Amino acid sequence: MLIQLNFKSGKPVYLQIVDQIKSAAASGAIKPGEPLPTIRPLAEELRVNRNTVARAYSELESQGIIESRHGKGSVLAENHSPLKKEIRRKMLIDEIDQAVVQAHHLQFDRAEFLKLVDERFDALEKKKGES
Amino acid sequence: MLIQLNFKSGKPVYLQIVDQIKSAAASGAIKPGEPLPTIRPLAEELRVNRNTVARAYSELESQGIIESRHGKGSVLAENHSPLKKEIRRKMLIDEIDQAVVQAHHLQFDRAEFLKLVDERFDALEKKKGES
Amino acid sequence: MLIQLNFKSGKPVYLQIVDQIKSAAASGAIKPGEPLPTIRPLAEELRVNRNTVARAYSELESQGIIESRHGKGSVLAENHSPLKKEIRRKMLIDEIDQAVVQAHHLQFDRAEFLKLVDERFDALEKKKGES
Amino acid sequence: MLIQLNFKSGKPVYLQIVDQIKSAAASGAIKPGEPLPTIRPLAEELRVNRNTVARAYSELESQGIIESRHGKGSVLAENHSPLKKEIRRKMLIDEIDQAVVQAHHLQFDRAEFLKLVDERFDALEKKKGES
DNA sequence: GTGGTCTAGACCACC
DNA sequence: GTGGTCTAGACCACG
Repeated sequence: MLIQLNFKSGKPVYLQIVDQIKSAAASGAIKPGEPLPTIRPLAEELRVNRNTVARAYSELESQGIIESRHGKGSVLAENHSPLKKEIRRKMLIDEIDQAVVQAHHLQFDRAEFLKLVDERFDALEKKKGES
Repeated sequence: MLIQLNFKSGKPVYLQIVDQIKSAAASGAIKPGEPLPTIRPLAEELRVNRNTVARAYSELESQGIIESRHGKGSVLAENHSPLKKEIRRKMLIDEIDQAVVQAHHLQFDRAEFLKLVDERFDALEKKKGES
Repeated sequence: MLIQLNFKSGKPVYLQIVDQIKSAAASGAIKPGEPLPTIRPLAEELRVNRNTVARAYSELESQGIIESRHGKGSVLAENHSPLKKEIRRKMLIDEIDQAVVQAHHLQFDRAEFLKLVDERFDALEKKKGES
Repeated sequence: MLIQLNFKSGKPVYLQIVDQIKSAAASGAIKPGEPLPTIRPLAEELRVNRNTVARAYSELESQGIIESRHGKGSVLAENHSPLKKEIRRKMLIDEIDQAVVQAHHLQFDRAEFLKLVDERFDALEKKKGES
């Protein structure tokens, strides 16, 4: 469960956690019944307060995405079914559009952009390999 | 000066305004001395409180990016020069990283991602051609 | 709107506020549409953090007892009707029973208890006269 | 040793246990050297986790009110003497104040309050007579 | 000025 | 060890 926070973005940290776990659940990357990281260690890893993660989990539970069991950690809800690829594609396009528009504003062309994307995929895979 | 707000993102509205004006200035899309929209009409167009726009402008002024001239609106600072490419590159990478992580969670691989990026560049260029 | 907090009781402060406002509303001591103290001054008067009062008000709003209007303070809900005396009597008896049982444990007899009650009514009335 | 918990009050459970045992000790209802209920049965009777009772006993021990004897349960501290009336009076006043304030909010006057107190003493004495 | 939100630290109840 | 709650400080959006 790789979670990447951007503290400069201004987007609330707990929402970044919520959105990333929702995405992972939507794609089937996490299976129903599968345990999520417990609150304290995840908070430590992300360098945020325990309550910030707790709030994210509480939000996910109230949306019916995870189930928290006192003293036993949290798991993906048993009745959770992944979203269709078409829907996930739209979720991803929203994110890509933001980056493409930003590239336009900052005057980077398509070729430069694609090169940067390659770089960042390399960086992400390196990071996964380390953990 | 097109500014697009996303009220669902959780990112503070005034910061969205600040960041978009900064990007436009960084790329040279706005020239030094060129006037920015005045607060009241911009607030109306964006459907936010005037104080929220005022706060964004105040932030931009304190960063030395714009200059407010008593009763005459604000202009891009005369001494403003577009940012070096290296800095703009870092700004863009932040945006790309978010999309790449999202792709990871949604289980889209690099090839699919690059294909989507191409599609969105096509869509953006088509849109520009129309306008 | 006299609110009396007991910081030693262990009962959460925000709940003490909620309960006392609910009681005042239940008895008709506050009328529908009548304004409540605004959050900041009340917090200052009670020597608690603003958020503690805000949480009490938020709880009262979610119970439909008060209505908070952004930038305009909070008022008792228009559709609020006071409770019948019989019900209020039961609410008060709950509180009295706790004190009576405590008196029993601490070996105070009825006469001593009644004398103390008189004293405390005097103290309360003196406090109201001062404010 | 009758202990009555109120799970709705918001007051921490372990504190309710501590306070009630302290009151019973303060009044002389328990004598020095007299055994207290052991943790496990008391936890079962009160329907709370053993740790919660253990925490209450640990708090009482650290206050010097009880003594835990390795494997033999706990007893009221040998050197424990009932509290002076002045101190017990203050403890009782805290409880009375809560009821008096509640009466104020519910708009019961002093005469009505005193009448209710009489009623509740009658009810308590009737209950004691029966048992 | 107003109410609302986000993050954090300390404490509670349970396994 | 686990998740949950209460209080607090700083910040946001609105009038």
